Amino acid sequence: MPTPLELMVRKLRTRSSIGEEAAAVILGLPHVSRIYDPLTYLVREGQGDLDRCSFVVSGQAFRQKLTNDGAREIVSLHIPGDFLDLQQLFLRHADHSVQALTKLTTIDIDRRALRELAMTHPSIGQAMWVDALVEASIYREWLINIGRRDGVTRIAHLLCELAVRLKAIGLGDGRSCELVMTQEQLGDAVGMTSVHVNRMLKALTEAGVIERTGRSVSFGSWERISTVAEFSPAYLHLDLAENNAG
Amino acid sequence: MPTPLELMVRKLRTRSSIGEEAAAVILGLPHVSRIYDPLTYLVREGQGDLDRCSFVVSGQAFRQKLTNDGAREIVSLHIPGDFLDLQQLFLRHADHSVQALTKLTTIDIDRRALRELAMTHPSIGQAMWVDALVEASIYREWLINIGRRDGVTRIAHLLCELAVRLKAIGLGDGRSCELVMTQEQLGDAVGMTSVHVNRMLKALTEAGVIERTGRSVSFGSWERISTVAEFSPAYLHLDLAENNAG
DNA sequence: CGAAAACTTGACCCAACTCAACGAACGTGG
DNA sequence: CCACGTTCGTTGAGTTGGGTCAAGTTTTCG
Repeated sequence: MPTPLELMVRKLRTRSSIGEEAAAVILGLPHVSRIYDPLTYLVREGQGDLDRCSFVVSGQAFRQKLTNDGAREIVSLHIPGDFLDLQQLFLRHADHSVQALTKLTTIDIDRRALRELAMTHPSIGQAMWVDALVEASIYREWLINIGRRDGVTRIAHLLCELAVRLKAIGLGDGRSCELVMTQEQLGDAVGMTSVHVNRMLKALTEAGVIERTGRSVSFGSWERISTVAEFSPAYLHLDLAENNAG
Repeated sequence: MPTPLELMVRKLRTRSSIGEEAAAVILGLPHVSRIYDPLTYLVREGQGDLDRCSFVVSGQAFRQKLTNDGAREIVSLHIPGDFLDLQQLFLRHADHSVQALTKLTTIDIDRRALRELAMTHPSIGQAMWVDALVEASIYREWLINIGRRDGVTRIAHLLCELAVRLKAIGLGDGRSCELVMTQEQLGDAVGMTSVHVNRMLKALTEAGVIERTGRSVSFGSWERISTVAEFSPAYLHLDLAENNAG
């Protein structure tokens, strides 16, 4: 059971090189632990002057935006090891809301301290850059997913992404995922109706691609589901050797 | 007519504070000018080891991803003043392609030089952060646009965004935009068919929201189109005072 | 000036949405 | 620990926004 800051070091090291000295500095960061109930807002759209940056220790969270008629789009999901709002380091006003999906534990770090850290320790600054750029890469993948893939593929793709991301931080086996979201939330994440999500899950189940027990989903074969999903993990940039070079 | 590097300074200053000394350093950056024909690839998906970072001087470019069956999603549009591939500064492999939309002029800057610059001049590093974070914000807006808004709104929203972004760098009047894309490309950007794009443009025209002459579109009234589009420019973070604080 | 690309429009179709009903699971208070 | 209300999931029936196909028409450009 790593401490929150050990988790942070471990997470950054999945994509960047962090030396012993830099790691020690991170482990000494002042921080405040927080616990949120499900559906609590961490940040509200339009809110300004946030002086902290949160890092997910356990549980999940999501970002969302609303249309004028109240339809919701969940634009990203966050799992342990994710920074929430690196954005708040440099932009004053939130252009979206951040909400806890489950019971959520975070640590909050002062934005100035984090910026200072990024400047005095380039390897940490770079790791934060990598983190932000990977988030952008995920947005791009979600754009093509929602814009160009059909229902079954879309859902399957999200399942694959979740399984891979969870595995990358040591949660789950990469062959299944514990869906922590309702089907309505799932729908809001892929731009569909909850009813249609339900039908697509049924289709995937009947095709033998997944098995379901309650909200937990397991993949019959990774080969199979990743084919159906058109899933290729390159966009997650998980290969350390590939990042942060030169 | 600003030089390319003057344009870069001006662009960074639209969202961040850059002092005189930092500006002078930017103006002294070694760079190589390049000219691309329309539809030339600047970066191909999967490509690695890019050691340069491009900055758009004139013309437009876009990023795209393809599905297995060849459908295309244009995930972002880039106009003069945009950095292409800040990503390449820190990630080794491209997860998408970058292509010239029109005849395109860029300057290329060595990635090490740019990274060095970001480290030695924190205000420049911060401006680059802001730039990358705003790009992410645009991705989020496109996600809700494609995932949750109907055809007319989607198209109108893209028109509004283009007009505002162009105006922000001193191109166009914010009340119209010269569409440089074909309707098929427009469709790929909003997740629709070219046929449907055509019908939506027709609907907007018939409703008196826009007027068209060839590919140039002008807005009857900003009030009107921004309402139809559900467009609010907050996500572009154009207010300097709001960014880069503390 | 002619060929190719882009745009436009109509007819038809289907994936996904809406509406509605019901069953299952879950949380809460008595 | 059970009762019961509420949220979540499931399924059917009918509708529709946007896709497909195809045939012109206009524009662009060599």
